[in-house]
Amino acid sequence: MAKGNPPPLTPAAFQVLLALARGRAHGYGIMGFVTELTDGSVQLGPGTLYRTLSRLAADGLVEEAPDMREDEPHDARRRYYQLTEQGWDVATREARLLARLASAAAEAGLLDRRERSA
Amino acid sequence: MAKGNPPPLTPAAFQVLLALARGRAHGYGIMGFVTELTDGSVQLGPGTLYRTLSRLAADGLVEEAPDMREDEPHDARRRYYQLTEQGWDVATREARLLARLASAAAEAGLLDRRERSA
DNA sequence: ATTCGTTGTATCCGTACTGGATATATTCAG
DNA sequence: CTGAATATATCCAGTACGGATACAACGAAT
Repeated sequence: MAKGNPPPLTPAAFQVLLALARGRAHGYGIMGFVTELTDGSVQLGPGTLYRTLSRLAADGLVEEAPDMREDEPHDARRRYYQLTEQGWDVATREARLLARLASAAAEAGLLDRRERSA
Repeated sequence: MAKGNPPPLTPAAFQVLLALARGRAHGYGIMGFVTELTDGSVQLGPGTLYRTLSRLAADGLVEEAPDMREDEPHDARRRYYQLTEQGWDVATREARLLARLASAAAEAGLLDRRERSA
């Protein structure tokens, strides 16, 4: 059972949620995080990123976080975001699905294969 | 290093490759497999499925497989597909990325969370 | 303090992906 | 033979995506 999927959650949206699961961050930082994590194989353009953030905020999955931090020099341009409770729930569901797919891929022998470079 | 990504591979395309990694299958069967594997949280409509199959075939990632099987009653409507060498390579790359994301999600504590039902 | 390159956010536009509806052909059961 | 289910294929509207563009604020250097 368990079949509910209120907001279908696009690939880009999950990348953002995953980035925010590690802690509050601002848009530009999220871009860099995604690029690093995926070794550049996934890159969010500014268009996708900010549009996705707006939508996630409108859907109540993320919210703007107060900027106050003493270890960082304060930058008026930055807008920090963090996950809401609902955001955690949705991200968790998606992460489980992801883990399941990865597991299925492993069972199919996809991970042991030595791929050609080009 | 390692940053090459010739065909970006859409979400639906990966689902198809994953299904075919388990063995040859026909379109309708792939639909069912994806639905079952994901408990219905991912469903490929016919439009998406057949269009994706065509594109994958055109890109040389999958190829039509001969229908001959003695344990199945032969159905002239069915068209079976299987992964090509290149298809295995691409699927492997994507599976590794997926595993990496799942791992990152786990590190962020996303998997331990007890989510609310609705 | 003014200039300049960088950082950071935001919007626009063309392209591509998606899901659902529709159409058609084949198989199977009665 | 007839009708329901299976299976493939195409069309269409809605949406997501990536890159380009624009602009504001910061930091360093003069």
